[in-house]
Amino acid sequence: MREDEEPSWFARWEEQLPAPDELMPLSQSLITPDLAVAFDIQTHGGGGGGGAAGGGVGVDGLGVGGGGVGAAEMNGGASSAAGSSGGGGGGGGDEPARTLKRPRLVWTPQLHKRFVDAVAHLGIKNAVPKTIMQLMSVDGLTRENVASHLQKYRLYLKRMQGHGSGGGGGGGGGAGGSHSSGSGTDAATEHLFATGPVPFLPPGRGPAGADPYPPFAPMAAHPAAHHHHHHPSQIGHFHHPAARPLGHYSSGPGAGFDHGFLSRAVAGGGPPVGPPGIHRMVGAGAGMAMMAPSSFADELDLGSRGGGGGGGGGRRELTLFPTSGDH
DNA sequence: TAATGAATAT
DNA sequence: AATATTCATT
Repeated sequence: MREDEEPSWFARWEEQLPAPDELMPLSQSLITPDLAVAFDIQTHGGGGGGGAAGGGVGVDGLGVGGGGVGAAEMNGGASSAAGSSGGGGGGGGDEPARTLKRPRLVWTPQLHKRFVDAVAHLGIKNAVPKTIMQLMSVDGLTRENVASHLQKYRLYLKRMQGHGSGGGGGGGGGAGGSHSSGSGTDAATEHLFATGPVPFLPPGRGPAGADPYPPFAPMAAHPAAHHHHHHPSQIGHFHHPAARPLGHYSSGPGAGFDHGFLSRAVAGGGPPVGPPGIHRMVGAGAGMAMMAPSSFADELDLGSRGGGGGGGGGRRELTLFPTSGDH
């Protein structure tokens, strides 16, 4: 009717736009964040804004059973899950669950520690992915996971050797767990790796030397150490608190959901609040800062950092950490 | 074959 | 940058 009477109605079209909060509800994901995590899918980041979303995301039940948690870890990792585009609501679907890829493994300091210890005890020569994987006894950890990490670790070692000095405290000192109380381990973390004695420096090490390490693997494949006849198919009975399987799930590609205690990372808009048992850290350290092959002395005591959430954001990573419960 | 290590891809 | 995945050897 009288639309044409206003020649510049389009000049104010913005004013007729709905308020941001009015359409906010639409950006609410169709699924809850934790559900998304459970299925290893990425939620569309809508979250920003006003956000009521959140609410009580309760992912508890993962490990943290009873009070006292308290360990946070920094990591860096991104994620990219395979988005199953598609969609369709109802019907169609092409077997998505079958095509799900496992989330990228996040090597937490704890996991890495397991790794380093295992490698240290095996020696470079015997430290092959399969063996390492078995020694670590982390359920859900695949050989490829270890292989990839091992590759990076080797590069790190090589790099360090090539640089000549550096080897850190080297053989002597040993102990000394200097826990930097408070904070300041952020930047320092980058060099933290340099302060650790590399357990194995090939040249000059006899095969039957004294192991500078506590018995990490009781029945490892040590040719010249303890010889218990055990079949190689059953490596993994740990008596050490720090050396026991982190998760107790039987995971597997095709064996249901394997959200064991392996840390996975998800990207995208995350819940604005941190549910009990989960710490989220932003930004993370870079590099192999955690590649510090120290002894069992240091346990989990990472400095927590308040992430500010405000502004802008960026890629937040959600990391569930295994709460062994023991310590 | 299956495993490993390096290169390559995401 | 950190992991995953592919690829050539063994």
